Amino acid sequence: MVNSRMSDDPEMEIKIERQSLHDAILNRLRDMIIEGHLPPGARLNEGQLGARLGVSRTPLREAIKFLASEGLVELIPSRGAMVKEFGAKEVLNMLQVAGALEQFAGRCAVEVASDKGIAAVRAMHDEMLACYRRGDRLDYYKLNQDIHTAIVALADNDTLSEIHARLQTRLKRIRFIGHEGPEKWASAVAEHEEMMEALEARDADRLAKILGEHLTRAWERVKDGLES
Amino acid sequence: MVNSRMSDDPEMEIKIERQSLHDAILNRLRDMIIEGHLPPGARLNEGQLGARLGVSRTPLREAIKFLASEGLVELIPSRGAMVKEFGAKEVLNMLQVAGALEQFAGRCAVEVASDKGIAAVRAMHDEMLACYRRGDRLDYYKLNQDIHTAIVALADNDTLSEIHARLQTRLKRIRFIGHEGPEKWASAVAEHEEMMEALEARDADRLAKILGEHLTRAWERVKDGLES
DNA sequence: GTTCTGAAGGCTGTATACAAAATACTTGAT
DNA sequence: ATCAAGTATTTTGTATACAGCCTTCAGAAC
Repeated sequence: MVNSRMSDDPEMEIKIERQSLHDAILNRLRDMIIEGHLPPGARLNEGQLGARLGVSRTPLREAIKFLASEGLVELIPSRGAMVKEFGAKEVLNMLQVAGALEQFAGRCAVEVASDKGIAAVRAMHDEMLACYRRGDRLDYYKLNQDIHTAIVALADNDTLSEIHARLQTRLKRIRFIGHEGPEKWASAVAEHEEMMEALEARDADRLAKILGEHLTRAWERVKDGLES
Repeated sequence: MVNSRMSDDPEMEIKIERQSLHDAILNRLRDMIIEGHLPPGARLNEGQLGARLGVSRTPLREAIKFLASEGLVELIPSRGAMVKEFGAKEVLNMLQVAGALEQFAGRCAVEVASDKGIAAVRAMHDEMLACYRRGDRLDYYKLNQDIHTAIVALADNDTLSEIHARLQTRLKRIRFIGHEGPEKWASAVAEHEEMMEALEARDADRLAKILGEHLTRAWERVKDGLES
């Protein structure tokens, strides 16, 4: 009965695909939050959302609980769930922790990573450079994230990767806002280049230094676009 | 009738008991897992558990999803949930990440912590020493965890505290097994003493060094009690 | 005796139903 | 007209119902 009318919203619900539905709802919700389709502070109305996704409240609530533990939504007793809002301080904190984690990852990576693994990161880096040159911001941005994730993965530490990924997810939503000017973009690319050199030279100190600076710069790039 | 001031203080929670049932189930499950009442690898039968806790499957499943995102249980599609098992490598990885986080926390703490905050940690440390001297392992252990949590809290970084707490929770279950010999216990106490001195001297490098070593030692203490 | 097959039972995944709480709305009083 | 109080409606929280999948056990064929 719910599916008979899909004229509700401009957003076409392409019917949840046949993967464990559970994960499908989860990914769908995550994307909605990250892309700002569900804005920070918005209450998650279970009835509405369920109708929109074509599922009942039960699996939806389970997904919300999962996201709550992930830190993307906030549970308010007897009052449902809200998309969590991040203030300037919290964003700074997240970037600092992400920086510390990446530094640690970098130090591990230069010790345990295979040459092949490093080469793979270099390949991503080159591809990212291509995006930069042709002004493809979206793909550049995606590859940027992938590179950071890949460097962390080189450390061969699942716990580290998981925690880092969780932080990245939260930060993704923020950086969606961060409009960087052309000159800042150029410096970010330069930092990445230096990062790659340090990684290939397996220079732990230099890599850690760059990674730290890179995250510090990231903060300077986005801090003006935040209230509170 | 009621002389209630509307204290807007968010932390008005009177410890335990009156929790939103949701949190009650959650904490209950967490404790069961940490204390080994639900052993690693055990399947969580929703019917049984629900009957045991006196709740229906619906809120129970929500709590399980929450714990899954926390990393304590593992979801297997169409097959329910299992208590997650941690192999030796995963434990090592968690300890390494915890170490990196505490080092970062320590460096922040010596810069931003108030003297009062540091004094509070010292007080906990002294109390812990008292437990050590009278051989009170259980309270010693609890204070030990609290001290590490407190040091992290001194960094005044909520994200850091949250992530660290999550790791601590997972590790708690492991350390429940770790029987330390008397001589190892003594060295652990000595490390804590040095840690306190570095903190009070606000010596970032020294504190970071000790914290790193402390976690390395922790690994050496528990690694023999792990299979796989 | 072993292995394949199939039916029975149990468990999970999802939907629906119902009660309690919260929000919104209307009505009445100052 | 503003504010308060009470009612109505919406929404959350929990329980129950039901369908589909997985597991297991029994029986038959080799």
